[in-house]
Formats: sequence, structure tokens, C-alpha cells
Amino acid sequence: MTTARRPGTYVCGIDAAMDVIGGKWKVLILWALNQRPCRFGELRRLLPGVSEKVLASHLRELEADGVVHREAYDEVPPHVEYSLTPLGVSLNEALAPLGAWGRENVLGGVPTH
Amino acid sequence: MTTARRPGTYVCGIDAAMDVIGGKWKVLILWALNQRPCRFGELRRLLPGVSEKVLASHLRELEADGVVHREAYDEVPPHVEYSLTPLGVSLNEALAPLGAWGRENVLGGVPTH
DNA sequence: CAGAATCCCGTGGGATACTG
DNA sequence: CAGTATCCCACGGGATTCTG
Repeated sequence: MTTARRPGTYVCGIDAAMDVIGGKWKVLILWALNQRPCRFGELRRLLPGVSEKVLASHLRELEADGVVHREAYDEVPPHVEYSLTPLGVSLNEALAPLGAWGRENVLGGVPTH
Repeated sequence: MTTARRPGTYVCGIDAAMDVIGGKWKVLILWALNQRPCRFGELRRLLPGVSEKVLASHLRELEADGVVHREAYDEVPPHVEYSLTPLGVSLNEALAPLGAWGRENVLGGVPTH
């Protein structure tokens, strides 16, 4: 089970989930990691505009929520791989209908991701 | 099609949808209106903690995005009914899996909404 | 390479008062 | 009843610099 940052304040499942994905880049991080595991620098390049600070804090929160796994290899230079946990994969699947809705109804069916 | 507030800036359908539901009370408003059409004051009571200003602005944005319909009856005292458009209903349906995920994985299966 | 530490700022949202 | 109109503030997030 994930770690709620506002424990006990949720009135339903949706806003509980919104808390996990609430953050400017979080759904994009989830989407990227769903394609393949990524290193920190790779994620930066995949998300043009994100700052290091925000990317790092988002990753830490997603990790605390149990949807992202962080694997650090003891090397020089440092090597860290981020990937989705099974819970993260299921979150992505739960997000799919919303993505389809947005693509269809906001983007007008333009083929993007 | 809905009105994107950040036209042309979306990299995928999910963050386009996130823009529509991004707002502290929006998913709760959608959930409430999905039960039944509501008047302004009813919504206030259904969402303990929301301020009039924020509720009003959220409703205006949801209306601009085409997911909420506002029906004003010309009476004294004023009478306004908010309801979901067909697009709003479909958005709610797209939100359902996310709600189930949150209920299951964040709330721990506690029966709420 | 992968971040931690600072500094800074816009704005989303809260509280309160007022109105047609 | 159904909102506006102000005022105010916390905090999420951006830019930059520094480090193991």
C-alpha cells in the first residue's frame, strides 16, 4: 500500500490517487518509466523543462508512494536506475482510460503518446 | 472538444486530461454531480472546506472545458443547477479505474465512495 | 553522474465582506 | 440564493550553484 501524504483526509479513492499523481511532472515520469527503466539524466532529457530539484523530489515522493523503484549501483561515476514497481504498473494501467479521454476529447484525436 | 487552458503544450493525453481535472476540488465536484445535478449551495455542503470563490472558479473552468453544464432559472431568489454534460459523464467513467486504484492501494480497500 | 542546497517567485487557494 | 470583490499567504516549482 502506498504512503498517503495526507493520511485520513481522503473522501474517496479518486482524490487519494490524485495525491499520488499530483505534481506537475508525475504522470509524465510514470509514462516514461513505463516505456523502460531510466537513469536520472535520461529522465531529464525525456522531460524537457523539468528542473533537477523538482525531478528529484517527484521521484522521491513516487518512491515513497511505492510506485517507483530506485536502484543504486555502487560505481564511480554514480549509476542509478529508476523503474516502475508492480504497483506503478497498475497505476499506469488505471491512468490509461484517462489518457485516452484526454487524447480524444482535449487533443482532438491527434496522435501523440 | 474541451477548451485547453494551455493549448499546444500537452505531450500526451494524460497531462491534457490532468489540466481539466487539475484543481483541488474538481474531481470531487465531478463525482458529486455524477450522483445528481446540484445547486451551488448544495455543492458547498457536499464539499466541506471549499470556499465560495474556489467553488465558483472551478465550476466556471469545468464549464469552459465542456464537462459541466450550468442552467440558470430566471427566478427570485436565484436558482442555478449544475450538471454533467455527456463529456463530463465520459470523463467520470475514465476516472473510475483511477478511483478504484486509489481505493484499493492508497485507502487500503476501505469502503468509501 | 546524480543529486543537495539556496534563493526566489507566481499563483492556486483560503477567509472575509459585500451584492443583485 | 448565487455568486463577486479583496486581501493575503503558503507552497509548488524554476534557476542557479555546489558536491561526493
